Amino acid sequence: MSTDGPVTLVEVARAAGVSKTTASDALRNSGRVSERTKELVTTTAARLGYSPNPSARSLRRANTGAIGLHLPEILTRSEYYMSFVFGVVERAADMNYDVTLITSRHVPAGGAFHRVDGVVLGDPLETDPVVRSLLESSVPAVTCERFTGDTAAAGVVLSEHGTMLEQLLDHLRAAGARRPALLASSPTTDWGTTLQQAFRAWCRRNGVPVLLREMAFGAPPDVVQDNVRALLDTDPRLDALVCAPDGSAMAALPVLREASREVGGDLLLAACVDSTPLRHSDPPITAIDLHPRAAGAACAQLLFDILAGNAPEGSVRTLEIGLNERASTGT
Amino acid sequence: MSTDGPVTLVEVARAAGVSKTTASDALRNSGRVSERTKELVTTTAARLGYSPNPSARSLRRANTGAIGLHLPEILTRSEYYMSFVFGVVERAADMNYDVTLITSRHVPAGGAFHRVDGVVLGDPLETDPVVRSLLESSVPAVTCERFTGDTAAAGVVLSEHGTMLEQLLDHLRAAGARRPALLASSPTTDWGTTLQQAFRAWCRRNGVPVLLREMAFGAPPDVVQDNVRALLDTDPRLDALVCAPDGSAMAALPVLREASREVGGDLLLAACVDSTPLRHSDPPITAIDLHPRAAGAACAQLLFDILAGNAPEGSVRTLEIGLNERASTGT
DNA sequence: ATGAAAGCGCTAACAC
DNA sequence: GTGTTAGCGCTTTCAT
Repeated sequence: MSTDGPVTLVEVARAAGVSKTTASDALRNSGRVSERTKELVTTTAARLGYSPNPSARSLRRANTGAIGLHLPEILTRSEYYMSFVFGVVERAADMNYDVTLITSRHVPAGGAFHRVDGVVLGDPLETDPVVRSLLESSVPAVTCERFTGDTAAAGVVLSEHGTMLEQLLDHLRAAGARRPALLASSPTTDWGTTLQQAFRAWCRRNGVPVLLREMAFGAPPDVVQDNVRALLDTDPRLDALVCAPDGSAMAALPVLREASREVGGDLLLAACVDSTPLRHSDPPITAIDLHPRAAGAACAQLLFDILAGNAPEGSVRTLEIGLNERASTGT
Repeated sequence: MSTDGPVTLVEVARAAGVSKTTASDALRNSGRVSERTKELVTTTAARLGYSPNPSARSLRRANTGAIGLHLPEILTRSEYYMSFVFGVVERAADMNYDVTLITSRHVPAGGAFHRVDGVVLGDPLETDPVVRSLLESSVPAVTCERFTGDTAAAGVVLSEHGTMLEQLLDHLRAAGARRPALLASSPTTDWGTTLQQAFRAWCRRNGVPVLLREMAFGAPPDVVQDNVRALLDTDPRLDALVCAPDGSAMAALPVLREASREVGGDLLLAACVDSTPLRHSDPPITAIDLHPRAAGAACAQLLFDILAGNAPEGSVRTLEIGLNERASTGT
């Protein structure tokens, strides 16, 4: 009975006593076959345990049924990216697409490329060679945040980080802070650049000195802590600290305690990327909510729209972000 | 010059003045072609921007060059799983394999299945229908931790969680704790079951009552907190708390403070899943280190070994785990 | 309403 | 050392 290997369409067709074509049409509801034969084919297919070969289908249809997803390797541990990933995956699943993870390790050295119809790039680093090769390849790419290099993506999903940071700074000022500092992220991403610019602009506008220290993406906690110490040393009157890199606010906490600063009291603390630990910290820490899951879903959606021709190449979509005010900025 | 669509092998062959086969062999270093023509083909391929069609290759070779990865949907936000994922992806990339994420949303309703040569299942929940269908499908599956249902996987990677929990409890006892409690995870995974059993066994052996509250996988923080309160109410002499579910130790912290318990002093606190926030908490919290990245890599490796016939079906491999002792258990 | 045949792009036998 | 041929399993004209 059982030959080797999986059941193919021909075998189903033979067993049902119809042609390849009819079997194919019956299984795909093409509306060509009679109700009776469709029924027949469907049941025999089920009986034999048939399942179509995706490679053959892809070859014929000239699409793969999968999209690629690339994230900056260094900071892949963060809750933000995890949520982002699942936003993409869920949206893709709804469209019956698979999602293939692409690492910086997998450089297609002249060899085969990935089996994807398009790619989503989360926070594309200008310095990442895989990002470059993906953007230069023929498959459409959607980036979350702008790519700071010269290559253009087919689509971009972005948020108004600058506006939101200024809103946060206004909030700190309203809560009494006069000397805010920014623990910034390096300008290798659009997000990093935008935050720095917005901060400088706000400081100029409010006539306060620019207290800023910049850190590489994915810097370890002790580097964060050194930078916080440096900021505290630079200006003892510092009375508010905004931490951009994901995780840096939590890492800063012990240093602030060491320096006998009371978070939420004589020092206001806020983060630019919200996460669970911030919510449960003592005191809970104010943070910008980037809606990562929605961001992932929006990127996937834009990519599908472009693939389907429902959105022009070069589309830009904006995603709402929010501010979660907590006790660390005086409630 | 440029027709439409991507460059194919025939076009390269024609341009180089050789046959399809020779072109194919040259590009794959099959060792059949002369050094000279290989050079020729390689350069023309590069000039034309040729890149092989993965679907065609898959169809011909009868493999897909990708493995699937499934995780329990509810707790996908955790750092543990993120690291696990990248362990899998990196190992796969080293073997020139892609990794496709499979969600619980994507149920193959009689239709096409995923384009993968095998799957890795992280903590397979007995109740997850996708896990079941994956295990029952024809592609080999490797699980991280045993599947508690009746279907057998082709391979299993597991750690000695029971032994490690007992070691942790001994550590707490040595630090002076006499009434330890376990905030347990529901026995829907092997991990959850093993921890509960080990705890009960240890309590019996040490002649202390079993203080235990069980929680569903992925329970939200307020449920965690209710359970911690319940434990504190049950036995006021409780002097050590071990939190199993990822993130529950951090969520427990504010409740313990409310109850005026001093973590690391009159109450020792430990977690069964280490993560960054635990390291930076005040005080830092002792935790079991599950080496998630290594676990992911080990699962991928076992799967590749099985696919290549280098490991028998039914292989079981053990992964070392560790204990990170911190101030929350009295240093 | 159904079949027959062509072919997606590639690799593996089998020639020479 | 290189070319010719035959498919992998599927979808899609084009005929009945």
